[in-house]
Amino acid sequence: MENEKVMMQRHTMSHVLAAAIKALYGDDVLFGIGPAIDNGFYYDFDMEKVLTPDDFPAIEEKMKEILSENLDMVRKELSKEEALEMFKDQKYKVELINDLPAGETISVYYLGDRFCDLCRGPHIENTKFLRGFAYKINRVSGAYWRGNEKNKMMQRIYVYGFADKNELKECIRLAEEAKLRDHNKLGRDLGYFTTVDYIGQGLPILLPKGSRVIQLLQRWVEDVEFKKGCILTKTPLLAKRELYKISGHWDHYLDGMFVLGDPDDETKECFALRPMTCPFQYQVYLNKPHSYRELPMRLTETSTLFRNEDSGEMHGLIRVRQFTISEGHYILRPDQLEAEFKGCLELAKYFLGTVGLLDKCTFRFSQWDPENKNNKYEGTKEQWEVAQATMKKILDDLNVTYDIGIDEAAFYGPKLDIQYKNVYGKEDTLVTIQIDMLLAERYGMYYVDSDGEKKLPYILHRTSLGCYERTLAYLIEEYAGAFPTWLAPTQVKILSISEKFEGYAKEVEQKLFEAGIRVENDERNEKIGYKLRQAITEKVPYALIIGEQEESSGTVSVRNRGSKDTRVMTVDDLIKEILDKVATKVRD
RNA sequence: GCUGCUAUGGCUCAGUCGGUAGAGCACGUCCUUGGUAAGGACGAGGUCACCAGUUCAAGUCUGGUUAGCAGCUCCA
Repeated sequence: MENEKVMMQRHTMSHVLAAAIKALYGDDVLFGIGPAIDNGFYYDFDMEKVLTPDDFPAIEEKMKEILSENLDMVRKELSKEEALEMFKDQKYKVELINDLPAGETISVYYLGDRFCDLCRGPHIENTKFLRGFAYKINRVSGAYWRGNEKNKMMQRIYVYGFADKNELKECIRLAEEAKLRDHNKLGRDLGYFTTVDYIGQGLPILLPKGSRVIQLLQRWVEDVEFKKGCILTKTPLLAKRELYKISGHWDHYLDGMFVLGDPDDETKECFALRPMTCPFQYQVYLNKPHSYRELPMRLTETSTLFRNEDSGEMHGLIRVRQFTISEGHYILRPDQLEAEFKGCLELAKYFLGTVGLLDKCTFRFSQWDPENKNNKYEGTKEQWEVAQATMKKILDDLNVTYDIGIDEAAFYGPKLDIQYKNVYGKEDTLVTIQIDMLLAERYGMYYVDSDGEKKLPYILHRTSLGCYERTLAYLIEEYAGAFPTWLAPTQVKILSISEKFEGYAKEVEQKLFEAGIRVENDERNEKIGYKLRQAITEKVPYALIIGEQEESSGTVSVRNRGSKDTRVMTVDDLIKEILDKVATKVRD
C-alpha cells in the first residue's frame, strides 16, 4: 500500500535524523525512539546540547549529506545478550531490550556505518531510494521518555516528511493556514476575549463580542432544554468539604479543586469551589421522596465550574480554570435508561449540528481500566461490566460509530464523549453523556417503585452543548471568526457616505435595533471604502451603505460579507431576511 | 507540573557596543462632504510585564516571579 510505503520511508528517515544528530553532537547522545507519524516522523534524544531552531539548518544539511551517501539499511538479528552488549552505553535501548517479551526476535538496523539502531523494521533497503523524499524540521520540544511524566524529559525533533515535495509544501501551507484560524489569536484580535496577567492563567475575560455569542448560545440551549422537559436548578458554586466526601470527589479529585481553608484541618470548616454540579443537583432530588411516576427527572443547570488545572495545561478558551457548562443530571428508572440516553444523544447532535460542529466530531466510548491502577474507579468489576455492557448495547442500537478509550471513564461510570479537534489537531471533549449506576447509593437517592419497594435510580450525567467557552473557541476556528448571521455578535454595520445622511442612518439603525437585530453604526468621517474595509476586517455579515439615493428612496444598499455585489432593498425586507436567518439558524 | 521559546503603546514590530524610547496601523481633534478593500493635517498614548541584582548608568546583562506560545504529561 502507498501509505505503508510512506510510513516506511518516514521511519527510515528517522534513522537518518538520528545518524545526523550522532554525527553532529557526538557519541554521548542517548537515543530514545523514532517512529513515523501522520505528517512525518520524530526522534527522541537525551543530550547535553539544547537544540533550538537555529540548529535546524545544520541538521537538515547533515541529513542531506547522509542521504547522498547511498547507504544500505542492513538488518541483523541478535540474541538478547548480544543486543545488551551492543547497546550497553545506551540506557534507553537497554530498557527497551529488557522489556521485549521472551522469545521475541531482536533485530537491529545498520545505516551503512553511520548509525545502528534497535528496530523491528522494515525499512527502505538503501537511502538512494529516498532521493525524492521531501522533509523539513518542524520543531523541537520536550517529551517524557516512554510518555511517563516520572521519567526524564528528552528532546523530541519533529520533522515533516512526504514522498513528494508538493505534499510537503501543502502540509506546511495547511499548517500556516490553520494558524490564521487559531481561536487563541483570532479570538483576541477580533475582540472575543482577552487575558490579564494579574487575574491569572486559565481565567479569560470574555469581551462584549464573546459574551454576546455565549449569551445567544446559552439562551437557545436553555429554551430547547425546557421544551425537552428539563427542570431548571440553581445551586451554589461552593460547598463544604463534607459534600465532596460523600460524592467521592474529595478522594479522587482533591488536587483538581480550589480549596478555601486547610483541607487537612478537620476541626475547622473547609470549603471548595465546585468542579462539577452532580452532588449539588442531587440535593434537589433528595429534597423529598419520589415516586416512580416522577421519573425521569431531568435536572439541568447552566453551571459554572472551577478546576485547578496544572499550570501548563491552559489554552485560550479551550482549557480554562473556570467555565460554564450546560450540565444535566437525569434521574431515571433502569427501564428508562435507553430512551433517555437516546434523547441526550439526539439533543447533543441537534445542538452541535445546528452550530456547525457535528460533521467534524468523533465519538469515544470511554471505558474504565480493568486493572484499576491507583484505585481511580469506584465500584466493583461486576458493576462496571454491567454499566459498560448496557452502554455498548445502547450505542450499538443507536448505530453510533465510536472509538474505545480505555481508562478514559469517569470514576463513577462509562462515558460517551463527543470529541473535537482544534486547528492544530489536538482533541478535546465537547460533549459527554455518562451512565452512572453508583452514585445514587452513595447519596441515598431512592424512588418508590410501583411495588412499593424503595429502589436505586440510575443517573445520566450529560452536557448538551458542552462548555460554552470551549464551544466558542471551536466556533471561532470553524468559521475563522466569520460567524453565521444568527450567531454573529454584530449582524449589521451601517456605513453612511457622509454626515449628511447620519439622520437617515440613525433611523435605519433604530428600526433594525427595534427588530432585535444586533446593529452598529460607523459614524466616523471616513470615506466609504475605508469604513467598508473595517467592516470586512471585523467579519460583519451585513454592511449597509447609506447615501443620497438610499435616503431618497427609503432603501439601503446591502453588501454581504464575502460578496462584491451590492443589493438595494427596503429596510423591512432586510429585517425580514435577517430574522429569517436567525429563526432557521442557517449557516450562511 | 515538565522541556524549550517569548514579553517594548490597543495591534504588528524597530531600538547598534549598556548612555532613561521610535514607526506603521488603531484611537482623538480638525480639514475634506464623499459611492464600494486605506483622503489629508495635527494630537494624545509607554515605570520597556513585575521584583531584585551587577553597574556611574539597564529596554539592553544576571537571578527570580508572573503571563503568553509550542510540545509532553494530565483533563470529573
